[in-house]
Amino acid sequence: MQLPISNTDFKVVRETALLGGLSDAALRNIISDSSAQQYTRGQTLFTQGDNADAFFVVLEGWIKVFRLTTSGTEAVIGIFTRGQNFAEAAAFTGGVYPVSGEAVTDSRLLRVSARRLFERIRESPEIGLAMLASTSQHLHLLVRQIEALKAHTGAQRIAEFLLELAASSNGRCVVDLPYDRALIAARLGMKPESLSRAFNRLADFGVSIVQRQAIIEDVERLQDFAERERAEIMRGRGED
Amino acid sequence: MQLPISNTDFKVVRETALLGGLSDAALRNIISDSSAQQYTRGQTLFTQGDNADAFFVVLEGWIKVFRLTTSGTEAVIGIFTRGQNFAEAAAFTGGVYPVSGEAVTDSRLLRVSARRLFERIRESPEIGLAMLASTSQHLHLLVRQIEALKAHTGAQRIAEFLLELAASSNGRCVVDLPYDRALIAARLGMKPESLSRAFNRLADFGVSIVQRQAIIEDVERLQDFAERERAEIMRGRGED
DNA sequence: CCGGCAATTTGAGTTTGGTCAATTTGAAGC
DNA sequence: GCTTCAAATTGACCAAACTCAAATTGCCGG
Repeated sequence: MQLPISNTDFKVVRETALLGGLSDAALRNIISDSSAQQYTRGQTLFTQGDNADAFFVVLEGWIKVFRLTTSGTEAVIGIFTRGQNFAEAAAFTGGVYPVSGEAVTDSRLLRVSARRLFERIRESPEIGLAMLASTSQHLHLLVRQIEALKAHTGAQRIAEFLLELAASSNGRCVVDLPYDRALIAARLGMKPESLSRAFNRLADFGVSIVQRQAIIEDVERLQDFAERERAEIMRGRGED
Repeated sequence: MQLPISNTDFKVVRETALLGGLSDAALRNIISDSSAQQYTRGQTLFTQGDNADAFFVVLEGWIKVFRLTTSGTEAVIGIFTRGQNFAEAAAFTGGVYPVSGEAVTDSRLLRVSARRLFERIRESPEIGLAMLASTSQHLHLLVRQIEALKAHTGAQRIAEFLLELAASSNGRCVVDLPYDRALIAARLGMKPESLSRAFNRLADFGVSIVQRQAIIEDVERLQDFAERERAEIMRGRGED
């Protein structure tokens, strides 16, 4: 189902790393034959191995991108929401999508054919730079994820996740969990059971979870825990 | 210590994803004020947080890039060798290097100031495309690494590592370990002790390790093990 | 060949986190 | 309010992987 682009949508597009810095004329040309598409929860945007011919901007809702292993296991690579673009690197370099994309909630996305943007790169080097800036951001997020997987325990990774959602850098803070627990677990590289258990352990650091909210009593305290050396935690000194 | 660029070096530069597809004239202009630099084992190329002003091409040797966590732990993100470029994304988008770079062996690298390449992007869109292609490759490698960390056991990750080094896709194959065991372990997200132990377990899949070589008796058999579902391995059916 | 030292392996114990299954919770629909 | 069902939590058990330390191996230089 395709919907026209409203002014509200246009403003969201203006928030993206990829398209936000372009001139009005350039932007309107690039999205001139794009339109907002509705996806219901669970619907597939593209599948790993498909020809990569478009990238996406999230207007509303949540999208997960994941690798499907040979054995059929899903490894979540990233989760995107409103104001974020993704899949542009694969779309511009051609070939296939290295991941699959799926709507986690009912969503609305702008699907942008890469051909139009690709053609304009010849006349407008700023587009190449915008592409690189956006891809560089994604790269940085992946680097941070690898760091967390390699250097931190599951509970620490959850702490980092909550801290990123916290609006304040100190004091008490209430945070809304943006998507369901199974997906949070998958995003952080653990199973839902382990997520539940680690939530309980975070009580020792002033965190309580009530339905879709996390209450952090002392943001700095949680930050200290998140930044602790893993070895220190594993030899039983991780708790107050 | 700076050395001039030989014809041999020039050929190596021609192998890189970033510079390999450029015209001769463009390439010579870009590296006109670059020269090969010698780094001794353990020497730092750049430190996380430094201003990102150059990218690198490995002419000889091995380089690791890694994140330094707040607590001082090192998380290896990637390892590069001859014919590979790295750090270009950070260099072109400005800001700081998100990782540190260090020579793992005595090495020779071409250090390329990003300014020269940056200037030429205005006249030559192919440079923007080359940058994107190169960065996209790095993105893909990171995605694969996250997949392996989330969906596979340590022994499987080692199997994948060996299979990537194998020259043949079936039968018996002898593989040289390209760098020391501690670094292999760090690259694969485990400790050296665990690497040793997993090597022993891989004997059940026809792999033997002798000094700096791995002997794979049956590449396909090892491939089967690597691709198995993690849950299957963890419930004790991972062995023949 | 010998000695020194760094890298690696092995041993022992602990913790993290997975698998499997049962129970509980919460949301949605009637 | 009740029922249904999916999501989440909890329990029990097990193994992967970590920490720490000791033993072994291999490389390099004299």
